[in-house]
Amino acid sequence: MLESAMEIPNTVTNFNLAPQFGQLTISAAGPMSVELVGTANLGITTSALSPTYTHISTSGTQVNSTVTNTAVVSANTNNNTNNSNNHSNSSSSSSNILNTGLMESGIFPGVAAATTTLDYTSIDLPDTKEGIEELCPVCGDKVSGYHYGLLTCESCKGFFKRTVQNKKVYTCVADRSCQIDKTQRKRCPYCRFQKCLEVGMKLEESEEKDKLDCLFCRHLKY
DNA sequence: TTTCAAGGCCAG
DNA sequence: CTGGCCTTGAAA
Repeated sequence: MLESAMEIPNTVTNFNLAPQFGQLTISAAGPMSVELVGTANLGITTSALSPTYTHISTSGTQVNSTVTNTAVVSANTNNNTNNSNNHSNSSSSSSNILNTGLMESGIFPGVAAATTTLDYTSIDLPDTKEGIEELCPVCGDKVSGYHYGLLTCESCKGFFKRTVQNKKVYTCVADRSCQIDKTQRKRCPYCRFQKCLEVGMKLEESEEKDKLDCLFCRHLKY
């Protein structure tokens, strides 16, 4: 169950839960800060200082993070299911989160608080590429298979390959916390490669690993 | 023979 | 430089 008890200030303009992908997206009018509470089973967390916060759980069963001053998001597994949200009228007590009626999305002007409880246990999350499509842990695009140790999309696979093969060293023109998603992944190769490393992309051979580590170290110097 | 990840190719 | 598609080679 994904449970998000949210203190949503009136700066929040959009709140969207897509639990079938284990994905939570919150968009605000201004910057918000994001702090991870737990790391187990976390896929990606992006845009700590940008107006959009996206969190993707690769497992879909465990998500723990705190969006400081904005929301508290937690997840655990149990069989209880309910859904309420003071965004307008509370959602019904339908028991299936795949019901699109429970996919909360919309404008929250002046909303002080909202609570949404979602049940992951009612979903047969696929452990293969069949059924519900997995999302790339780097950019959220559709995965094309296992690449360099984990399920990633074709573009991030190619990007990682080019970076390592050509020993590329990038620099970030911002503060090294650029949001990496499908539409913005081209903007900052530095942060994209950082994310590739963070989510666990790696080469098989130890020799290549050493090269990668060196590359990583070089990145850290910038 | 089939599957699949790594690497190559190339148009945009 | 990017990313979609193709080829290759190893493993089952």
